[in-house]
Amino acid sequence: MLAGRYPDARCELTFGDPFQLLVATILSAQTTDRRVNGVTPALFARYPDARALASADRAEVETIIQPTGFFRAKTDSLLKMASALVERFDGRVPRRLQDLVTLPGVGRKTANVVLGDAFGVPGITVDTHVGRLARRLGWTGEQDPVAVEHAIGALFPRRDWTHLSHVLIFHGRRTCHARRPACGACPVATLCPSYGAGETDPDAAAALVRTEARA
DNA sequence: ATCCCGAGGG
DNA sequence: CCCTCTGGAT
Repeated sequence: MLAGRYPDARCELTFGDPFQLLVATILSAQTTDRRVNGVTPALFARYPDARALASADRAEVETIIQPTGFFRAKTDSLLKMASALVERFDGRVPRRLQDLVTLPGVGRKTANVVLGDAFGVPGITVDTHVGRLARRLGWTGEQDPVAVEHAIGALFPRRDWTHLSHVLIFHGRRTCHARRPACGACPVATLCPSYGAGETDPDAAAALVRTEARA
């Protein structure tokens, strides 16, 4: 199984229920799971559910989540999100994508992660990494993330989607970087039309040229 | 220096 | 479509 090569390619957020995963996922933007896991125990000890977080002390939340970066924006999102949960969903995390994305601070990416990891709904998430990965692997069709999600999903059995999604994101982040993809460490390099000269991401290609020119 | 397992706002 | 928000990693 593909996963064998990627022991870390799974959700590494620690959470006890859907609400906590939702919070942890919002916190995880532009940070490592390790850092998120460092602040969530203190956060959940003070604010274990939506009702508690909805009336939280803003300054205290900022202090707790400060190490995760973007802490003012994230605190804003968290408090508004919690209020929305209380007011519109009886304090519970909705199970439908169209409901999740109406929550402040929750976009398609976060909603997908919650659906997959908290509720076990199979799905592929195409973020910036996976979009780039798809392009490099030869995808020239519709670039809209949802279209790419469907295209990838059509290639694999539904029961593998959630795990596969983590694998793809992880691979895009750790190996198929935007600027200097580590093709030597890539298990599918021989299948990849972009291997060697074949860079299909214009931005990454330009940067790659720059990087090589310097070396 | 540059980018990130984003989202909201102009 | 562009910008900003933060701190860290590489």
